[in-house]
Amino acid sequence: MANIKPSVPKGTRDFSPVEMVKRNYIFDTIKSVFRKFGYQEIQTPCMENLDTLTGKYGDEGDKLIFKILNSGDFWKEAESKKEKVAGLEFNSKTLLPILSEKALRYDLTVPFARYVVMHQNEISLPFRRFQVQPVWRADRPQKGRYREFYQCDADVVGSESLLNEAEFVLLYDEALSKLGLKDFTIKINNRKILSGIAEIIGKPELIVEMTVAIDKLDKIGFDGIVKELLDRGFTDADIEKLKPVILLEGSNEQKLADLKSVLETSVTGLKGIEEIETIFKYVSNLTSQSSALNARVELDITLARGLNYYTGAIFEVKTNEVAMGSIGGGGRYDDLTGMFGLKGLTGAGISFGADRIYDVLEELNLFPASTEETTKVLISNFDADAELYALPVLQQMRTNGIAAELYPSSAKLKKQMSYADNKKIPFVVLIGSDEMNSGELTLKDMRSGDQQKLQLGELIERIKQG
RNA sequence: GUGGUUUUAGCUCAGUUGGUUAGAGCGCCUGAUUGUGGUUCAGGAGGUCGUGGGUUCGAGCCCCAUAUUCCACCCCA
Repeated sequence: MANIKPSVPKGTRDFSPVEMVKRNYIFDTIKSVFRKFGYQEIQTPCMENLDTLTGKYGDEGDKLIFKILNSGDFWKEAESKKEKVAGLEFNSKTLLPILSEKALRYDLTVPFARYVVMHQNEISLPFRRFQVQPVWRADRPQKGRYREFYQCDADVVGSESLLNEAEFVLLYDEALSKLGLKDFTIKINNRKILSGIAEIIGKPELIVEMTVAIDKLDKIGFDGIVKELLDRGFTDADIEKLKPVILLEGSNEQKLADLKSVLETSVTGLKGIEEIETIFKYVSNLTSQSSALNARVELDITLARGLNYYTGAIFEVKTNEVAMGSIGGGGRYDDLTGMFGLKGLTGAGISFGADRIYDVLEELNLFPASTEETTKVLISNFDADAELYALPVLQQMRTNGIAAELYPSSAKLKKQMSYADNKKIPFVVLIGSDEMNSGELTLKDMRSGDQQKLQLGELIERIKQG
């Protein structure tokens, strides 16, 4: 077999021990907050049937789905199908089902919708679930963008209450604060407001074009948006009507007041405003002087988000401390399960982008120092006799809940010590003939360099103290 | 999918107009120290220069293709 240079696919990464400790710190923190808010964990397969996923993320999204090649001889399959079906012409569309019927999941929300429909008789509504698993997108990698990355989702289905949305704000706030972020913004909008705006300017059919354009305000400015809108079928008169809405400023209350007058003839638009107001009211009643939010909560009507299944509230979270795309997003989707045959079930959810949060914490140096330490104590290995003597000692350590390892060969002490040093192990126990004779073992604190002789019991107590 | 960029030792990077034997720092190994890491000192190992073609007397350097890194656009966590 030829020597193949080892590599991983574009946009994927290995995670080494140090990175895994940090990643688990993020996952554990987010999961603990999910549990605290009453969410239960599930997992779903990494692959779904292709038709479960297609058509849920828009045309752009569909292109980014990783498809899995069918096993077996697909060429033979194709030829036999051509014989059976008269006049079959092969093209990308007719060939696809022969080549692929499974795909890697693109997000956690659609698989969850599928899960809910399949397990509707087992779950009781409202159902609050969280899920922390990788998702895959056939994107071109760049800053904060990977082809394999983890999402941490919390969704609730079967509850219309806007209390859920309000709790998402608190959930984001608590989790990100726990991770050490100081300055972040939870942006909130409502699809109904966007619909109302499209309605007012008389172009309800262009709502998608309108939202993707105004979503770019931060990036390309108002003039850039005007250009995009003109390209996408809007007139100067439309833009004149849109302008005050896009450039809305002031406090959330002011924005809502201004929007109300703009949208006064749109039933849908006013409904959206009312929803936002209800959410804000819930949030203020869920917080108090002593438990104020760290997050800035901001109504941002330019927030659109590409996913076309959102019908109500839309969320997006950004950190203001480093340049990074959104680190979380979510919203309300009224009929996601409808596509799988279960009508009239509403859902709402949010997602944390764990890999981006990792990059942010790394850049801001926010990982706690304790994430570096793994093994607590290394027992040295002088020779065969000492090794035999050390085995029950090792066992005692572990029985006492101390992460311990015995150096597996009687290598030079120098090597054993530098192993401990490299691995940042804070304690080393030395067992030689003196120690075996006296029963007092030598404990070395690697951080100070101090060492003392102790009975095993004392030694364990000492290590437990840290 | 479009445009640009990167790739040289385990890691981070030098390498002049194309010219003998491709360098540094860190890390690794050995010793000073046969029961002691992190500091110091002495020595050592380690490279098909991303890959495949081409131009040339001669290519790490020039040309083409391809992979990869990072970045921007589209879009998105």
